[in-house]
Amino acid sequence: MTIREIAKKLGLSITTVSRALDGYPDVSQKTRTLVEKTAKEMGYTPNQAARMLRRKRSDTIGYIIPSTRPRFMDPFYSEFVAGLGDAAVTNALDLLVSSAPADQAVEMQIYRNWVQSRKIDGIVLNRVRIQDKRVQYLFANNMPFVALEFSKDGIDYPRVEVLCETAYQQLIKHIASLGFRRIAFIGGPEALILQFYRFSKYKEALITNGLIYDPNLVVLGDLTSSSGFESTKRLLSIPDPPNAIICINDETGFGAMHAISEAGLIVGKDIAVAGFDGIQNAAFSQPPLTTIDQPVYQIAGMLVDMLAKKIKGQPIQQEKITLEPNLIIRESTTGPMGK
Amino acid sequence: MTIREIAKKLGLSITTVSRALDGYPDVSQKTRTLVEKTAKEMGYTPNQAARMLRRKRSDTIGYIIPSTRPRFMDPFYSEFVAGLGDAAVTNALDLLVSSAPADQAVEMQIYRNWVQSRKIDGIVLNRVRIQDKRVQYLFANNMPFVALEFSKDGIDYPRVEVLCETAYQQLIKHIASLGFRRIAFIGGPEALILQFYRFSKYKEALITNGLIYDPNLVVLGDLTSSSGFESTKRLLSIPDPPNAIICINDETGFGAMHAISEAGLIVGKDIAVAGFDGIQNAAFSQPPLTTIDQPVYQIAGMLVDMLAKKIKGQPIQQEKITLEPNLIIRESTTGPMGK
DNA sequence: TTGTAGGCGTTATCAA
DNA sequence: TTGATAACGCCTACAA
Repeated sequence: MTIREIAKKLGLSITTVSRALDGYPDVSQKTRTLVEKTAKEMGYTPNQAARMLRRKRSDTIGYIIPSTRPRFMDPFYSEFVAGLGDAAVTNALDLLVSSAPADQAVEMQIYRNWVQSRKIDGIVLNRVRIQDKRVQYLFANNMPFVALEFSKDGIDYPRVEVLCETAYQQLIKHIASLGFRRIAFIGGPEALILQFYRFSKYKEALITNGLIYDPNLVVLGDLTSSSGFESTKRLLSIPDPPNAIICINDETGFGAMHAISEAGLIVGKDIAVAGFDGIQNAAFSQPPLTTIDQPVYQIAGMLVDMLAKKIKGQPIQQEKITLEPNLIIRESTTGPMGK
Repeated sequence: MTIREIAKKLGLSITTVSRALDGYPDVSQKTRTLVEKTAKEMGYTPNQAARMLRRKRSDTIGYIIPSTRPRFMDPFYSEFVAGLGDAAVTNALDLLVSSAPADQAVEMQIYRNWVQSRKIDGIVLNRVRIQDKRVQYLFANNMPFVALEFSKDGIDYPRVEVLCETAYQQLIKHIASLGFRRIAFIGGPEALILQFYRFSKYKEALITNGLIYDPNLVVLGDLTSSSGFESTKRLLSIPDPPNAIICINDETGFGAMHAISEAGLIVGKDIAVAGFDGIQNAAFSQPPLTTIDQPVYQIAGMLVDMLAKKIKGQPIQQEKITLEPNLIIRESTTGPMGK
């Protein structure tokens, strides 16, 4: 089924057929409707490869999921990917997905391959790193991209930033009001902007609320629940352990709660725990997890919308969208007196 | 960066360069290493569009996630997609992902577009329907595909089938041994093979275990936790409500547990609940959910491996892989005496 | 062992 | 308003 067959059947030139189908103005109405009808009847769909080759674009965007363990995946990503996928459809884009361990050679390999082979027109990033090779590479190679976080590499791009200052102030105030004053922080890899940013806001919020920042109460994990588990065990074993733990994301929070229960303590009463993300299971965990909720699905949509504009060279209303996430208090921060 | 530039730089013809890079035997060793070295230096990557056009394949496979609610997504899919993605990489394939509401026009639209535009070489399906237009269409159009379930359309394809006979026998035996004898079933849409199959095995297992099959204890939902919630409320409101509920998947099970708690009953003691899938949060829910665990990540990998072979026209050792899933007993089926 | 040339299906330029 | 024709970058008979 090619344009040529339609042309032959109608006794037209392929040029005319092509133009009729692409909606060019210089085609008579009669010809256009005829061509459109025939194309539909014959079940014609333009060959993607030929289009890509000729138009020099693929109408496809890419996203690489940072893979961690073989089997499980942070639900953050399912929500994020769902958001990307749906927004891609509405922007008439396809979504190419791959997965690779963060910050490793394979990962750059995939980016490079996608970019150089012109498989994609743009890329969505998240978990941006402080010195992010991907950002540098994409920028240097002129490949449109957007990201969920800002960068410290002095490179500008359309992005969504989820603030956490207010939320952390509220959270720490809330936790302190319950009487918990040794508030620990389980973060992620130091290379992540996310870690840099949330950690600094955690420290600020401690001070603002008249608490003391104790470096012994900070452990860095890798954003998985098992790392939350391990980190918490470590925190519980120090001489003067914390009575509250703020986790950089919900997954870490699940692991933390697990470790606390296993130590025979009661989450919420003996030790408060909070997460970040607002993934669905945070509401159904044992106990339900206090978290800072960010609209992951919508964020993904915003990113794709911006990326689509960027690709088409259209102006983007807001190059930098900032969002205020929502503190959701649940039973993991009940307080010693319980509800 | 094209093959032509390399050729010009080395004073060779593009043919030779092409053949050297593609590992054809009829190139002198000297030329080959020279070309390879230069290509690497110049950062050459073959243009995907040109390749696709010429080779008439895209080295890309597709998967469409059935979208339900706007925001949340069954973790089954994150695990499945992660498995697809990783296996795609190892098979040197790209993975194109989209999402569409199951069994609706948009969905077929995407399949048709992908197939006819030759964007993909193969497709992975799951949640196969009893009269599945996708299966019929793909088969009719000669597009390689694999699926997680069998089909009743008389069409054969490489697939993975997760048996449930033994698991359901064990599960119902276990539940009955706790004294629960009115065992309900919350299923999915009637059109799904999954529903047809699991439901029939549920019925068989009831009989085998000397229990009575009561149609009033069967409700069909849509595999989401909210449908599990609603279905359970309905079951609890009938004159002679069940004291155990077997859910077609874990998500439904979460909703069921939620509804039971909300009704002031204790999950596990008053009413037993079981799911199917073995998704991660089933272990961390309140209470942890008894489930039939299937290796979703590995299944996805097997499907991609089969699909890759099918695409290349290579023989597939086993056109039909059957797996025996694993019953995992947790506190949601503690029993009235419970610990 | 290397080169010439044609074509994959579209789109874009130019002329009619 | 329409048509002939030349690319896009790669692969592959076929010829040298």
